[in-house]
Amino acid sequence: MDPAYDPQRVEADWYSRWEKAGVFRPELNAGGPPFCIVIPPPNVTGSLHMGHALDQTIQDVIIRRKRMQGFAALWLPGTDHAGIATQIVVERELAKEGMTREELGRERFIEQVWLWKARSGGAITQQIRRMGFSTDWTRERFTMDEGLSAAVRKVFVDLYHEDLIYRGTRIINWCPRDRTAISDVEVEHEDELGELVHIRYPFTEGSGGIEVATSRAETMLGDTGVAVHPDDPRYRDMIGKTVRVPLVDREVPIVADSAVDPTFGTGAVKVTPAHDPTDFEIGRRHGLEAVVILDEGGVINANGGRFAGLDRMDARRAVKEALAAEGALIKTEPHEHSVGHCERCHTVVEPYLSEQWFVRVAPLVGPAMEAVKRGDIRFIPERWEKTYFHWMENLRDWNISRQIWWGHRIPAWYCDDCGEMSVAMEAPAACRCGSKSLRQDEDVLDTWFSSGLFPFSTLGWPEDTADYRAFYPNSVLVTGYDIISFWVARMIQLGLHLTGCKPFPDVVIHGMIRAEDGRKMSKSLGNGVDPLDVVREYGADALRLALMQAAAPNQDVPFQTESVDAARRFGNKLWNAIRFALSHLGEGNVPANGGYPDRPGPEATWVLARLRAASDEVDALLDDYRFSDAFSTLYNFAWGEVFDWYLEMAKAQLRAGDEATKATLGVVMRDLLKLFHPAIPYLTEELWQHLVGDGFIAASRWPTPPSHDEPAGFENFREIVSGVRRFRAEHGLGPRHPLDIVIADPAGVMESWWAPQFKALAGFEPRAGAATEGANYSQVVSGSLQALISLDGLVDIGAERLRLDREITELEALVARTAAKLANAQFVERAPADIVAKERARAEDWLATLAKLTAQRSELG
RNA sequence: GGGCGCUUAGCUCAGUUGGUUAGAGCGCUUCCCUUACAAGGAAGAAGUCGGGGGUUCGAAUCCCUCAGCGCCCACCA
Repeated sequence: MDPAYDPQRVEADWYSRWEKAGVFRPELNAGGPPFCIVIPPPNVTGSLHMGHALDQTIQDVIIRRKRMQGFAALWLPGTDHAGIATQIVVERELAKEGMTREELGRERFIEQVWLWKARSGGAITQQIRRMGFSTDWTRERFTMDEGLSAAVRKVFVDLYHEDLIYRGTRIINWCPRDRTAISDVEVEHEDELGELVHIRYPFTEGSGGIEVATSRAETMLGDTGVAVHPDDPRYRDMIGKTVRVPLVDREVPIVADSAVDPTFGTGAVKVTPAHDPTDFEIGRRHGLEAVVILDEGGVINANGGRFAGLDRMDARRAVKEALAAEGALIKTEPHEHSVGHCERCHTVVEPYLSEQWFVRVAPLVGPAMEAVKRGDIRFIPERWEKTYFHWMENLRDWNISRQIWWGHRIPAWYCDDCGEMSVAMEAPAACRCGSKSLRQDEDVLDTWFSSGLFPFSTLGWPEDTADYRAFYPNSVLVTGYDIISFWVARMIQLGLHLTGCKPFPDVVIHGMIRAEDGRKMSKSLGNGVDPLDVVREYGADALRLALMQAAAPNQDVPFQTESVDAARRFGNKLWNAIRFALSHLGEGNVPANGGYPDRPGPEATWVLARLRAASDEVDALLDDYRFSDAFSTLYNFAWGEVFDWYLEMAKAQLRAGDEATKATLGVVMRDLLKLFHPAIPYLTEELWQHLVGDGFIAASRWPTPPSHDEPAGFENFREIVSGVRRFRAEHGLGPRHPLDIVIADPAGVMESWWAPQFKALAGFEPRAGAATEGANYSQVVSGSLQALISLDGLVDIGAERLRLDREITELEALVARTAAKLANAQFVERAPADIVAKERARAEDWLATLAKLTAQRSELG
């Protein structure tokens, strides 16, 4: 083995070997209880970003551990066709060749998208492989696969016949750039400083008029009414009168509607039913006409009269100028308001009256909320349930039709002759009227419609397949909080309704990876870090371990390259620890399982006890999805206890060829590799091959070390070693400077095993005995033990006095604190007995130490 | 306008039902190239846990309040 760890070499070919051996298939543990995670499908044309890296590392840690625990573990990979996003990408590619999709036509454009997918769709799956994620590629799915598409059509048809899907003309969110409707959750609201424009609408009869205020002046071109609150005394007399809309010269009524807030603006609102949701409702209540003034690209249409042809933003300026020229513009004032933007392209969206398909959500919401309230489905951390409930409670019908070409085309056909609509799985041969002139609906479904079926459509549903029976419901869903509303809530709604069963019991929500500056990683800000770049520099294992240690349960975490570097250094440390073990054990001499020594010596007992404690803790933490705590615990155990203490203690015995120590070293290192394997699969696999050389660690059994009590006196030993090292450091004595030290162990807590270890770890050979009265010595006290370091000819007595004084002062403060606590009758009375007992024991301990130190201090003069 | 969250060492963050002297990584200081590892080892400095008030024998932890920051939701034009 090389003396240094080289991630690129280690990570070169394990993945294909695992894959070839079928390690990632649930059949590996046929007969074991099923365990399943479906991947949140990334955009098929996208590439892996840091968020994926975190999300998927969590899933891989879960699935690899379950696999090692004997579950028939399935992590099902897949990709999403990502309707609008993908279409935009392909349109951009076409634009480079000077083409538009319209020129190409629907059929040929879709061909182009499939070609694009074939070319670039492999990128993301290659990246998933490079990260070492153990997905079962034999079960890979794509949301536009034949099977998944059939499921989509079936769901659409069934929901339509249950009246849960309907077609209707509503105000929806329209993106003029993408020229499609989008759903409520695809709109991002941002506060912007705009202006409130006050306009005067003159009465058609008599003098005077009414003043209205708007932030979108151009919409007045579509005004068909003015509304006031019915109880507003300012306007009560005007209700029923008519006013003339300037510029378009339309006569419209003043109506009374309680949706109007009398305290806002002038208390009178212009009503544009075709371009505002509230206005649409008001218009419907009062029979006002809806005049659409925008075309699909956000340009004023013929209804806008002389403003036709102007983009909406240009029209806003032009309308204001024209109003001012007519004397109808009263004033403009700055106005902060919230503006909706398209989540995909960030264009300002328009409320737009249009005929679309909707899912009626009311009947789905109840059961979906109940399942979480009952605890059938739980969010981890729990606080996300509030977000979920809040969103569910305010849910409006879901607009599922998109005016794009890439996606699942809506399975509805219209008869050219009689106008009848047929909704069916496949194109009907003829209309009921006998006509064969049928046209399929032009629209496609929202991408999230198919993603919403992912937990079961990927397993073969609606067919009753073996996979569906075994792996549905899934075992856990892992995702970021950003798509709770897009995806999680919809899977729960649709899953419950369609399969009659919750899609998963646990929803693990993690934070977002942010850029080093704390902001969102984004291409436009240029602060993004490509995980593959990090992998090339530090290795996938280092990135994975860093993400696992950093990922607090519910907090966003700034990505820091240094943490990856630290993880890589840990890899090097582990590499060398194994190299050390191999130098004594030779290659392939450690059993894959068991092999724990029957009658371990004290050092072995200690390390085995600690191993068991660490593995118990890691198990508990991983069961609770507390990855950061789990791997920090493991990291500290490995480095702080095994490498820093145990390996040092084992050296002397290994040199003496002690077989029991070899066995212990072997199993401890082996179990350490196993415990780390879910986080750093490549490195642990490589090292496993050297240490064990049997099968794959990826297919090995999760460790269950035997339990032992920690040997008495070990902590005392550790304290004395550290104390002597501190003594050396404080007095500028090198590690090998000879010291004359007597260990006084009146209670005999340390037996005799420690003697050679003091030599190994603290560089001195202790003499047993008692403190010599009157001698010049420094002491390290631990419990009833004392290490008495002779000062003869060694150090400056003055420095030692200062050192002692400092220690005594510190100790006195502690003693005073506990004494005060114990003197408090309330504390002794009310605190639990074990807490009080602990406090007493501590106080005694400190007092004894203090007595020894003060005695020594007085001897030093 | 509602809701949620954050504020702990120079930096980035842990700290689970209140209970040892509040932890880690990085950075910093001193010493050590000891035959697994200098990508390392040993020792150390460093925090009035955002401010104020309260509950309690006891508060970083629970409650109230103020300040600063961030996120989500929302049809006040």
